[in-house]
Amino acid sequence: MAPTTETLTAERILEATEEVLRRHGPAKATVVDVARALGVSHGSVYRHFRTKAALREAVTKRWLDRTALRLSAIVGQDRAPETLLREWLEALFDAKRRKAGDDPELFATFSVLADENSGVVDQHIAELTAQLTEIVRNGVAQGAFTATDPALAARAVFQATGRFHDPAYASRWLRPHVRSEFDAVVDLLLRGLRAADHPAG
Amino acid sequence: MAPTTETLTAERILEATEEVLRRHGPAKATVVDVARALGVSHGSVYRHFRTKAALREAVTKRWLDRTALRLSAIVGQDRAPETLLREWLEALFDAKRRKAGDDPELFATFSVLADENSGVVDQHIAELTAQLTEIVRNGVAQGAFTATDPALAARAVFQATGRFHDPAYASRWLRPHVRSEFDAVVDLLLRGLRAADHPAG
DNA sequence: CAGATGACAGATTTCAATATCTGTCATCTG
DNA sequence: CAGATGACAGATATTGAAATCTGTCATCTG
Repeated sequence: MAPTTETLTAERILEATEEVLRRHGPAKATVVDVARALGVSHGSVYRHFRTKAALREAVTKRWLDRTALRLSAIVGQDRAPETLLREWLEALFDAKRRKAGDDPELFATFSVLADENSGVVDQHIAELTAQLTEIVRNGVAQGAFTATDPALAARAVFQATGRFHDPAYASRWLRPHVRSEFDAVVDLLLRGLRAADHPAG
Repeated sequence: MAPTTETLTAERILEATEEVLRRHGPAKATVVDVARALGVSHGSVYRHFRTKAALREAVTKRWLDRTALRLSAIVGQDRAPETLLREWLEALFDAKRRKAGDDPELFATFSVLADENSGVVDQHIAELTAQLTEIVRNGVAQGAFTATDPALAARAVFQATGRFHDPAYASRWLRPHVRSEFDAVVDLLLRGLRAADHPAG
């Protein structure tokens, strides 16, 4: 499509791949398509990514990292731990839902990887859980939360809210009552995290 | 297969269908197969079930009802509400996991219906949530739980534990740490339900 | 000589012809 | 005449031949 004279870098390949995936979806996007979009032979793409799977993973990683970065901005904010936790979960839900709606094809790629138990997704989840742990830990330090093991509690919160960020549930994110269901779950989890001497909401 | 002289009843058709589904799976089981298994023409099957979908739903309903019935036995037991809730959730997880393992094809049928937003599945979920509500309501009455709206709390508990009973997650039920993840989530939810003046576990 | 190329083998996907299935209904049978 | 049948039309699934794709590598080029 745009046979540039520029050097062929991994970054340029990733951009082109993202575009091809967006247009064709994970099922129909081929390495040949990517090469064509870049005006090179597909052999050149294989010089930068050993397999098609590796390419897919790299694109998804870039995409997921953008979300993780945006969420990390919330973690350090100087606000009540409860507010922080709630807003972080809201931001996560929003981000996933927007991705599913705006980039359905890229989202499908992500879902495929999630099904395949890809390391990229595991790493993404580990990163998100680490951010949650940080919030819980700070909450405990400030006396707002009680948790023997903040990492364990964070993982429990992440799993309990899976319905609102796991791609396996994407088809149910458009139902009318999701929002109130989200609130009910988060309310209950916050009650569970709350310190015994801070019983108010 | 077994051309009986017995009358052709809906019940006999359901039994045969369950067997056919078990053998062939939802993708390959046909109404013709069911009729063949019963030694009748497929037209006769259509006399009892208007469509193939209706037949599938009826089989699944029967299958889900068996689980709901077994769980309902736990609801009325005279034990601590916390124990009851935990055991009910454990029984639900066990039941689903066993179904997924022992009857993969029937379970796949169930998953298909869940994806299709079938009324049968909705009804199943409504039944389970009602049972949960009963447990929460009793817990509140006995002063063990605090909940402004027991039905809302029950729904939140059901959704927060979705990872352990929703078929969309079935592929992750065999991982090594599910059990401890289940415990962590349930612990957190129980803390959230607990009455303020019963802070101990 | 670092990096790009394209021919190639084996795997996978596509596509169109064929077969089977779903759901209806006029007809048959006990 | 209640209930079962099987022929039928349209929809869906299967199949196998042809096209395309993945990944490798000997060769080419700046």
